[in-house]
Amino acid sequence: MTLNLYNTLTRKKEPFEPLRKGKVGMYVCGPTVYDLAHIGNARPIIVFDVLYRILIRSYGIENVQYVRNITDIDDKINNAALEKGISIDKITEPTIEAFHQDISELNALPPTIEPRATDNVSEMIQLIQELIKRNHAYEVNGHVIFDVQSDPKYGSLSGQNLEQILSGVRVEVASYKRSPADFVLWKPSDKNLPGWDSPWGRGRPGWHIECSAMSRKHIGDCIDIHGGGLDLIFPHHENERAQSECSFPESRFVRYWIHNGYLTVNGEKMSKSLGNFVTIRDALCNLPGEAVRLFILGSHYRAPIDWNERQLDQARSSINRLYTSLRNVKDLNVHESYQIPSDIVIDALEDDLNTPAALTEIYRLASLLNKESSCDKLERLKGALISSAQLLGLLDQDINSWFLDSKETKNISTDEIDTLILKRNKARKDRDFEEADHIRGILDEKGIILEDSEHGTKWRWKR
RNA sequence: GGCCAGGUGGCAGAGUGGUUAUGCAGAGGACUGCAAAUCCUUGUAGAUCGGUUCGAUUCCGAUCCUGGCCUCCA
Repeated sequence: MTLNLYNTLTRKKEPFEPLRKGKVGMYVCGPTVYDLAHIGNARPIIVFDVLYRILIRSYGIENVQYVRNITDIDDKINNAALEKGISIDKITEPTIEAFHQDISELNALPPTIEPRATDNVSEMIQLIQELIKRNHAYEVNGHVIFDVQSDPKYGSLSGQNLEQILSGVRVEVASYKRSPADFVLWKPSDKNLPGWDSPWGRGRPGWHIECSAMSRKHIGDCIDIHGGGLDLIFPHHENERAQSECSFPESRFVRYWIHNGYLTVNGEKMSKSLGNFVTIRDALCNLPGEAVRLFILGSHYRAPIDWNERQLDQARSSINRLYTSLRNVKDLNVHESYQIPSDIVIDALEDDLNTPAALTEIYRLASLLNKESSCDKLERLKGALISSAQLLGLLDQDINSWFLDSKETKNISTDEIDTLILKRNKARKDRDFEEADHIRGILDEKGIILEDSEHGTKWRWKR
């Protein structure tokens, strides 16, 4: 089977074919770095990481250009900097660093390139000049505005025509705009705000232009896959499409538009005013990164998904189950020829990233692994399980560290644990089960689970 | 008002015109001094009303309901 993807532009699942045979260019909208990333930001990171992994598998990592930008010019950043009386890089640098830390715990592969808006202002200016030259933009009072009426295709991505968009306008419209739907490409900066010299005076770019400029610079005039959250369809991606295609009408801007669904928290939209804003960092305090990942991948990427305790407990139990089945074969070496993912997992993922169906097969492999006794079959199953899970970015950790490392400050050392286990086993030998159970109780309170077997007693942390 | 998604068992969540999804939780059993883990058994769901069909959770229509977008947003 070949990769099929649901294209927002056509509202249909389509077989994926890149423009240039054997080469793929994918652009995903990355974070605006004014604050810690939240779990809603984590969803596209994880979803497009899985897409990246299956593209790498088919095309080779050297043939997939995965661009994920960092937007480090933005009025939210400016406001935060003004409020604290510091320069914007004092806001953006630590935020970028935190973002990288957070998503590495989610086991997301680094993109091929991660361009920053601040490094691409001249490209944006060039693009704006091109739009003015082609009569798609006009200058007023130091602003440069995109003229939506000059673009007959405006609205085609979000499935609306200009009339429908205008009927929905509910924000006060700046008087210098020709049409209420016109949007800003460039705006002037006063001396308190960061600014760049331009043909229109010192100023800064509008919201959408950075993605048009950076995708063109790093992929080209036509990008194969453009991804992001559902809420970016309008206006962000609609405007990007308009800018890119109007400045270079010889090419379609994007072949496949892919959008992930929303994430709610306890059934409600996440927002600062509701106080239900969950950062990735908060989430990782009491949940392993892979449990977050499993939670996200447990639903189809286009379906809505709700963040709540019960769901997270389920994800935690499920990931533990998978690691547990690997623990039983942790010393078994898998020959390279067995390190191949299951066809069922590949087919599921290639069918518009059906991660729940892929997980079903992964659970089945784990279950077979638990039951199997023949060494050769165990080796095949272990190879298939790990290779399949790695397409989803799961089961990537060392088995011992999964069960024996703890993020929390340990209130007991491994030596103490071993001593207690020795003591308990002596008690068991003497059939002093009261003492044995007492010791089990002590360790249980410290968050340690003991497992007796004919090969001795093993311990692990509750996770 | 316009546009777009959905409504599946206790929870989460897929595929599918006719046979067990799967995971978590629950119940019973095996194993164990007790546990844990694992294995076995178990649940008979598809918003409502029509239609098509030998047969519909799956196709079609209507109704009801929920969520999202309509220039802050992943």
